Amino acid sequence: MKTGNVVKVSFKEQMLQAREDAIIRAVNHLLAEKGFEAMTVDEVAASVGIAKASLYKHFPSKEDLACAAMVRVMQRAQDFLATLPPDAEPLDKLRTVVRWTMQLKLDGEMPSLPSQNSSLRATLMASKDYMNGLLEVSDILGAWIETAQATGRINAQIPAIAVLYTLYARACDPVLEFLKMGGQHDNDQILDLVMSTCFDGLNAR
Amino acid sequence: MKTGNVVKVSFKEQMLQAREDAIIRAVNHLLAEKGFEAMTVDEVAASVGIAKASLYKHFPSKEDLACAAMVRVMQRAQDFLATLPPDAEPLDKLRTVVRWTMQLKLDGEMPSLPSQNSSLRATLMASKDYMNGLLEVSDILGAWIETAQATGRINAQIPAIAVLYTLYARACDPVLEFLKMGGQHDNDQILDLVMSTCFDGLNAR
DNA sequence: GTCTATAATCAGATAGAC
DNA sequence: GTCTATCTGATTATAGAC
Repeated sequence: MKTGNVVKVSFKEQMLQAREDAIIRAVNHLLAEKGFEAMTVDEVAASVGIAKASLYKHFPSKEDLACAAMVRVMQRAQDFLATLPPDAEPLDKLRTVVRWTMQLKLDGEMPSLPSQNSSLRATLMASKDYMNGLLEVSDILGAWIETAQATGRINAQIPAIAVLYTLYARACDPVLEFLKMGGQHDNDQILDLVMSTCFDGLNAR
Repeated sequence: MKTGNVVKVSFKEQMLQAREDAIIRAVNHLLAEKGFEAMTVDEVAASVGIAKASLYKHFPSKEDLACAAMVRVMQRAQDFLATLPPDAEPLDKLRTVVRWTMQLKLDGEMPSLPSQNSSLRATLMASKDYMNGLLEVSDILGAWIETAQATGRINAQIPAIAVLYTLYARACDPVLEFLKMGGQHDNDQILDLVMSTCFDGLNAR
């Protein structure tokens, strides 16, 4: 009976986890597509294929839905950082990460949070999981930035925090969608262009 | 009697114009502060100090309110472009314009439109005034960009349209508010930093 | 044109049966 | 946990008096 019970509970929990994963993936896509304010809980429920009331059994509010999606993004970022060879050049790792985030954005997988919204910000700041993820990612990137500046690869005149913000901002750069809408370039060309303007600047060299 | 009539009508129209200007300024600030979705018509009315129903006598919808604010921004941009010395270096003029737009953003005077919202986008695209303003500004900037590329000041490898988008994107760059929130730098330092990352890039030279 | 009052709608959240 | 049905509040928009 013990084993039976354990297996049953584990299976149930697996189902629960799978359902919540499906919810978070749907939220992720909707956030990427329309942003937090324009996304409705009805849409999320319809997209997952369950009733709205069921959603609220998993997540207590719309803010918590968005927060869960952001926590997942942070987890994905940490996973990606862990795949990078530890002995690679910090600048190369930074470039790889930025390109990866922009690829996510182009693929409609990067949730975009209107940076002004207050209720969502409050939920995010209160989320231990989100803040931990953000801080860990920032620590890793920050260390790479400082090394890259010390070795003369990144302009040391720019405060490291400004470099970090500039890299984060690529994840929500409207230039990506503008160029994509233009239809004149494929995704790789767009990535090359924005990578170039980000690291080399607009000026001729 | 004719003169009296003319003066009276003109005065009325002046009052009307002044009222609408006040409305548009309030909308401008609220759009800059919270964005289109989070801004409510009640807030606009309260901010102007008139009843909500009166607002709707001037503008038929919330979208038209936002559109009027955007038209005003475009007009201000055109006015600013006209103040630049015609014989100055195109690159210098571009830099001056970008700095001006970022200054507006730092001052809470740059309305931020969630680029995804559909109902607002439809209204903007249907607005002759807005589209005209946008096209004229883009034409002027585009000509400067091409000249700057031809004279070797701006990287000619980058399509002019990508340069234009990159410059436009500075007007809603979240790096500005992040650095401002950090409190470590004053406005001029922030402008210098973002100008540098925009034109010189992150790489050391 | 401006106001008060109200309609109409939509979206976040909940009740309660199963 | 999932559902249907409903509540509640906020928000866009309008009616109608002055």
